Amino acid sequence: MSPRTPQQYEEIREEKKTLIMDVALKHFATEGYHNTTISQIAKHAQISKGLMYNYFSSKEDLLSEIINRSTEEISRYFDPDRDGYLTEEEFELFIRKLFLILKEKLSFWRLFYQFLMQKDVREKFLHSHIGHDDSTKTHNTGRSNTFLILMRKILNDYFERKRGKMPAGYDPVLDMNMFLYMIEGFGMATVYQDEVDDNYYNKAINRIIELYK
Amino acid sequence: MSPRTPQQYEEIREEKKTLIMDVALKHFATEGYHNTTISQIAKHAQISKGLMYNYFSSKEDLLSEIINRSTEEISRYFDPDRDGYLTEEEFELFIRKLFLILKEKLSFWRLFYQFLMQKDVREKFLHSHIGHDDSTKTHNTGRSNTFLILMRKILNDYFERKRGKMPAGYDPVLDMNMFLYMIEGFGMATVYQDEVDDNYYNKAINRIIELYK
Amino acid sequence: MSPRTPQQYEEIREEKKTLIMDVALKHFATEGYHNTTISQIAKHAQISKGLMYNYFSSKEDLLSEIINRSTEEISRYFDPDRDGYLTEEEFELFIRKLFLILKEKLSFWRLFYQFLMQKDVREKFLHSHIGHDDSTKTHNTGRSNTFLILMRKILNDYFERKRGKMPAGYDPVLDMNMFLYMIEGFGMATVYQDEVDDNYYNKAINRIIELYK
Amino acid sequence: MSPRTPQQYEEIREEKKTLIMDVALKHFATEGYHNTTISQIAKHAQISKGLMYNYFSSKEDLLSEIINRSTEEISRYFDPDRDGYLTEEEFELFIRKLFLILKEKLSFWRLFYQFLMQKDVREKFLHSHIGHDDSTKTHNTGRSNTFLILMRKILNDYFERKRGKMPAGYDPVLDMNMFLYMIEGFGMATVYQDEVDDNYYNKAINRIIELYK
DNA sequence: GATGAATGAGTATTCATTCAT
DNA sequence: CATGAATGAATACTCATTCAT
Repeated sequence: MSPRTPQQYEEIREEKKTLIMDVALKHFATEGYHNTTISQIAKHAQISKGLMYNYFSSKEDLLSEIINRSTEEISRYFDPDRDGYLTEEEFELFIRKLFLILKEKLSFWRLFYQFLMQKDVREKFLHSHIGHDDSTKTHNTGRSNTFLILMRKILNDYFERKRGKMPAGYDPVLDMNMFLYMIEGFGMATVYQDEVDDNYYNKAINRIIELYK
Repeated sequence: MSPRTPQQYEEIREEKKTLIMDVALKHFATEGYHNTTISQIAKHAQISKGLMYNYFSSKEDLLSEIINRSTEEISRYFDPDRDGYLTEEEFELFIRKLFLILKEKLSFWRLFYQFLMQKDVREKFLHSHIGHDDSTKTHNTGRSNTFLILMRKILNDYFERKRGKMPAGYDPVLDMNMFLYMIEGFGMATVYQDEVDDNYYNKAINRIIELYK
Repeated sequence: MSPRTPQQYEEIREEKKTLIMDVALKHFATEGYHNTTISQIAKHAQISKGLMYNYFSSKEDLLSEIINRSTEEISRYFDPDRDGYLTEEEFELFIRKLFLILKEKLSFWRLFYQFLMQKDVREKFLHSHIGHDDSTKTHNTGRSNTFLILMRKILNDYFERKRGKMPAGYDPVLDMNMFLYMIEGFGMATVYQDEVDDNYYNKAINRIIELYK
Repeated sequence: MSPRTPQQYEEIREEKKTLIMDVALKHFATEGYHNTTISQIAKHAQISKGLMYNYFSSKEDLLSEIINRSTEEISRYFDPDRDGYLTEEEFELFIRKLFLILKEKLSFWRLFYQFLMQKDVREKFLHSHIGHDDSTKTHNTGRSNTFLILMRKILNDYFERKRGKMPAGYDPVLDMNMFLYMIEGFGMATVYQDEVDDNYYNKAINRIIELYK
């Protein structure tokens, strides 16, 4: 009889929002952003079309929020202690987790690859902020950084540090890029297969570590 | 003004068709398939919308024909003498040409990567026939073969033959896949950059040859 | 904390209702009826949308009540003693008050002029009853009378009485209409100006009195 | 068999455009802009909804074009020789034509009064240009002028010139404004009546001329 | 009484496709 | 062959209204 408490409302909102984003991501990833209609999302989330707009101001806003949430989650994998420094152990750990990360966020990565090629949407990804605004302990320079740029920066440092152990003429930037090509190719292959063979991919992972750790 | 011969007509037809496909591909690649309208294509090809439908039965048909034509062209680069056998020289040549191929068919590759992630459209690519239907000289086994499958088959043979020169424990399939990951990653990176640095990419090419020839 | 008496409840109800109507009128007048949403009104009145429907059965009902309340208030200015008779002094007083009335009820008049041109809504204005339904002391003839019709009737009498003082050929109906045109034009001008110059409008008022008293 | 000539197409376009604008104006005027749907307009113009957008980029654009067309037409009545100078004869002629103008463009004037009260739309009216860009014979100062502003300027001159014939203390600006109030009131009354009595309005017209010529 | 999540009918707009000329 | 006016189904989005709590 008495109205719901603000906490109850907040809970409902959070749950529904997550539900919508999950359903939408799945559709965006498999059918493509433009091929997915709000009606489809609403139907599969078992809500009305109108409700969508109670939580997201537009289809594009929905996409933005999905991207932001996902990049945030993923950046946590990559630099867990958020110090912007990658040790050899963290590097290996990251590669080993890679397959898991890809499988777990399969839909997101499909979306990611899809959009990488489309100029307008690519911007959204590259400018999705990571890190919390209230964070006071990061090594961030203060200006807003982004997922991909941060990742590249950290790797740059990592490969630069490898130089000492390598023969003269070692080109850290080239090596990093070869590594990134392989990672991206591996990611793409993993992500666009309908079924994945864990055993095989572990062999590939080991090989990547062998080559680039 | 003598009336045109049937051959001339056919030629004009073919030219117009090519023009439309070129314009369409450019738009599909830069703005995306769904963001490109038939009106845009018609306007930029300087023909009427109606005429478009004289050459292609639908927008999707237009896309299909573009994909078919492009995969055909590309498969010629890869296996120029169409004997399904890749020598070491051909392998190196292909890698060296890769960058060129990517730059030359930039629009196509952007489209390719865009669609790779979308289930329904991926089918189109994977099942796009190579060779002409009236061709009696291809190595096709009778069942329809495809660009990507053929490429994989030929590479498979190639890496298998490398086994002799490699230490025991060499895994040709793994090696081929690592190579493919790198190629795909390299391709993606090349294709989605707005501006490309020839010098840099040549270094990368050399490194790939060094690693996988 | 003794429980509130029924009278207190009624008072609170009445206050809320007035608050909602005030907020709504302001929005209707400035943004237009159709551009104003129930959500906006609720937010600015600091109540929930649901509560709105506790006081008014629909958006249209809200509008109706606003119109009724306003015309009632305004008719009180025009015929303060409600005897349906306009003396020369009352006439001048009304004109002199006119500017004040317009400024005070600016929002209402803007709404009024907005709707005057729309057939369906005009009906609402023309048929908005004046006087309370339970009133037994009005001069109403039994059939429902309205603001504008009453005003016209009273003015009719007034101008008719002027005939004695005027030269032969004086046409009271024409004179009344000319007066009404001027009043309506003056009202419109006053109401749709963003800023009003009191001095100027007083000169205009004096001129109107000079011409039509 | 052969396609239509460009002229034929142009003709079709002009006819349809006019048809749509006429139907739309009628609806906007009687039901209001926001109450009129594109579907209604399409249905009454006996065309598909889609075709509307072949001629007008949006509902708002349709409105804009209607306003521009109408103000252009009307400004021709007011200053027929486009010299920005109003003689006594032209003044009387304009007043005499006023009733005709109002009746002929009834729908437009209803729209005009409706929007005068709505801030956002009022802008559209006030900024609708008059005069042709290619005109080299007008007294226009070169910068774009507008219907209402021009009208006021011309009247200002006219009433200023009257000063000579009037007793000392004559206030031309006040007189002009009183005139405008009356005109606007007269216009409004004429326009919002469902049926108009020609005889009566002629009497009113004569009176206005008597008072303000 | 009071809340705001939820609904769904309605609205402007887009665009592949058709077809009379 | 060629044209572009015309169609209509589909789509994103809005908002008055309802209702469980």
